Amino acid sequence: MPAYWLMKSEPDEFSFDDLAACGEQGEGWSGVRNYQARNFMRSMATGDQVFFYHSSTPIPGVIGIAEVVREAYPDPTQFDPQSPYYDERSSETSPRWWQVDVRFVRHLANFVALKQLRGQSALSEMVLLKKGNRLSVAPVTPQEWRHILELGGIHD
DNA sequence: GCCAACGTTGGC
DNA sequence: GCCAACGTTGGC
Repeated sequence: MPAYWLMKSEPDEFSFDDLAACGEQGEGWSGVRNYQARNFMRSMATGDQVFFYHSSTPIPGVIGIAEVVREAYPDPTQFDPQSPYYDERSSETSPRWWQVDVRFVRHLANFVALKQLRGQSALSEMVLLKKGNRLSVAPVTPQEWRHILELGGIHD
């Protein structure tokens, strides 16, 4: 059984449509520089399901579903001095940062805004909604997943 | 642009 | 190991 996650991206940087344009092979989720988020990515398995969340945008919220297609491997941007994500403390033999590959699965029928999520008592314990949460990669429980699917107009 | 909340760094 | 200073995230 797959696990469920939520991953944030600023649409100005990398939007859900950008992911859709990457096709079947998906895209590496590079640039995560937070240990807790990194650890969550390292625990992901192929086939895990992901809510794609748009952050730092006029109406933040969940826009669609993605899927893990490659399990954690070293984030190449940490070795690239030209990259904004370069980390001089990392080395090829001892990488500090990891990424997974994810691919587009489908849009939600309805965008589910953060404001709407906050109004749901069923989601009161969601990691995303916890006070001061800044995690760009967070776990979602199966119950939370189903609830948000309903809000998103997906009835499998 | 503001700022609360949080993670990280580094001096001690 | 403590904790002040600093940087970042991200909603508003």
